[in-house]
Amino acid sequence: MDITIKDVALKANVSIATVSRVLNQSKPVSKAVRERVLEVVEELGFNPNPVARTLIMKESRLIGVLIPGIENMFISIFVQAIEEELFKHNYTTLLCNTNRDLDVELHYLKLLKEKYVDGVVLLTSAPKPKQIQFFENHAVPVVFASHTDQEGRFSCINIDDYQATYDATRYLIQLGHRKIAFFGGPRVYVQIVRRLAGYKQALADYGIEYDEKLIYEQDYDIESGYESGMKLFRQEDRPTAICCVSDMVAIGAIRAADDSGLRVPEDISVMGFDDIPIAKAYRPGITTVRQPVYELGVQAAQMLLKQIREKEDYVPEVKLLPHEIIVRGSCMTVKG
Amino acid sequence: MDITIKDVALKANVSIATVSRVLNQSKPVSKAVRERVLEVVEELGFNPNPVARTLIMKESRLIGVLIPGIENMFISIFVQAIEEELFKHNYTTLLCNTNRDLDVELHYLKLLKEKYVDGVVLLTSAPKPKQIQFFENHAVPVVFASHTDQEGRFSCINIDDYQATYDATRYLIQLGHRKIAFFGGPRVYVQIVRRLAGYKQALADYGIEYDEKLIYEQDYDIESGYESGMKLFRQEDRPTAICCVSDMVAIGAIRAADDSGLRVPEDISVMGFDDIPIAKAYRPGITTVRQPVYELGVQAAQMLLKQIREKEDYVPEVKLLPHEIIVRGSCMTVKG
DNA sequence: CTGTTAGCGCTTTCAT
DNA sequence: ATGAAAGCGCTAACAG
Repeated sequence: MDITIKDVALKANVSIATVSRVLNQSKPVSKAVRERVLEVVEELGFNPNPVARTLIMKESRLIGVLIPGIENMFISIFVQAIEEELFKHNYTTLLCNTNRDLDVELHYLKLLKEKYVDGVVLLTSAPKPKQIQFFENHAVPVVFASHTDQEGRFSCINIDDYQATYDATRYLIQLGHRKIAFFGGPRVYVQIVRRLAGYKQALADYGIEYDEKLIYEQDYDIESGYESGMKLFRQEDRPTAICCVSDMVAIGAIRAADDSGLRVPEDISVMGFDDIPIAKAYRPGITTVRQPVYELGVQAAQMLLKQIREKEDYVPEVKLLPHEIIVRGSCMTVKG
Repeated sequence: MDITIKDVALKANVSIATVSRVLNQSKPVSKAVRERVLEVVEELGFNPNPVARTLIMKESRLIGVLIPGIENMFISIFVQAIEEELFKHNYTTLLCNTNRDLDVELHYLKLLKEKYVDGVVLLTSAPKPKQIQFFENHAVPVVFASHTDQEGRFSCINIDDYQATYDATRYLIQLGHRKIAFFGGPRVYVQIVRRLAGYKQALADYGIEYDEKLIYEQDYDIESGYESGMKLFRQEDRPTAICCVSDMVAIGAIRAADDSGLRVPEDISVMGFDDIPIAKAYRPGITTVRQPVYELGVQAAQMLLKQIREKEDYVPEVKLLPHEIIVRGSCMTVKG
């Protein structure tokens, strides 16, 4: 593979150390020499071999991004945002799909460390003990996304899951709904736990009794929403509203309503979460809790970059971005 | 960073060369020694440093995946498929979003080469001259996706764009439609050119005149479909059907119809492309041309792996996977 | 300011 | 079958 630092040194009549110095500006070099070197570099089209560099410097300009899957547009956009932001700073994204498998996650973490990635963005449930241990042992910069670390050990980027779901539920209540189902993900996710807490609190604040039977624990995708919906609509005395954990789930639920002969929003209100592009295009438009998805990704990248820059001086930060209820057509006042 | 081959050699009382040999099985080692080394490796939890290895071997177990963006679910699923297939074979995915910018593309290609990636999957329009030159100069394994190379220089994985669009158009014609709009992407993409050719041929075969005014060139996303739709529906003497370049475009078009007081499919039939999950869940279900998206990704990965394995012996192959018209609710026979 | 030299952690001749 | 030693391409003391 072509042309090395040696070739440059030779042609410029200097030592390789000098070439290295002008390229990295690590030590002063006389103007004359610097210019000659730069010229030769240009002329030969020399590019330092990043792998050799990594071996010494223990840094790779690679960032690992661990995600649970890409079936949800939220994640696609999030990843795209990270990739674009990192690209600006000359970092490249190593995409690792863990499929929610802890072993795969750990495997990837180990692999990333060996490749000397400069940092990792983790989009998984809560940091599990093994992960925590990993990051404490190896001191690789990390930011957790869609998670809020209470103990201040790790940097996090997220919205306020609790408040967002509280707001969503309250919105439904203010529309007159008293019986509101919750289509959530598995409760092993702290995200779900916190959202559920927001939901419960809203109910409590408005004197509505919490009913465990209205809680459906599935996943974040269309299929889950559909299945939960079909199950729910078979029950008698069904709710007048559903609070969903994602827009995809909402879409599944709406479809299930359709297949059950129910109209949205006339017979049942459905509230989404995320506000991915499809939420706006859907008919009816999906009333939803907007997350600033792209911004979340950008900030995840920036926090990581900051962490890399500041090293030991860096103090973990938890950043909560604002959410917003976007009113469209999938929710309405409950019929008298 | 921890434990190296030296530590193992020391503890096992052998030379580092021997350790290397048992780990790579590159030369015979006596059973006794081998076992002892393996024991120490186990005991110390030694992992060869892949970066040092890359520096010598010029291979990284990294695969670059270049995509134009992730706003379309087709790409997300495609990328996920590649990632999962590569993971099985111990390769990791470097995700590069080019945003359709040729310079970014070239930049990434250069970067990937420097990182000694073992291969790259390219999901972009046609191979442009500079890319072709790149791959010819550097001999890095590559497979083009969603593109069919006529000249047999590069491996490709795709469906038959021409035939697929021909079939879609014919389906619409057989439903009685004579005036069919085409919502496509920019014609700089060979993919679009070939699809357009299929569309035209179908019209011709059924004695329908081709009308340039019915062709809309935008992008693959919802917004594009919506804009094209709004424009189209303002015209008088509007078509009775639309043939779209993606399901997202179809969704945008349906929404536009809705906003224009048109019903789908009663007033206008809309045909999608891809069959992403949302197509099934949408109301009405979107009649569409199914691409085996996931399978496309898996095969892209496999072709690349084969290419890496066989090196010079490898003969570029063009693989076309079958498509299928999925009939749902967004298209119907033309009225009266 | 500049050159010489010793590695980073590994693979691979070349001897033995 | 095994070890010593020479690099892969680069950075960073260490001398001058």
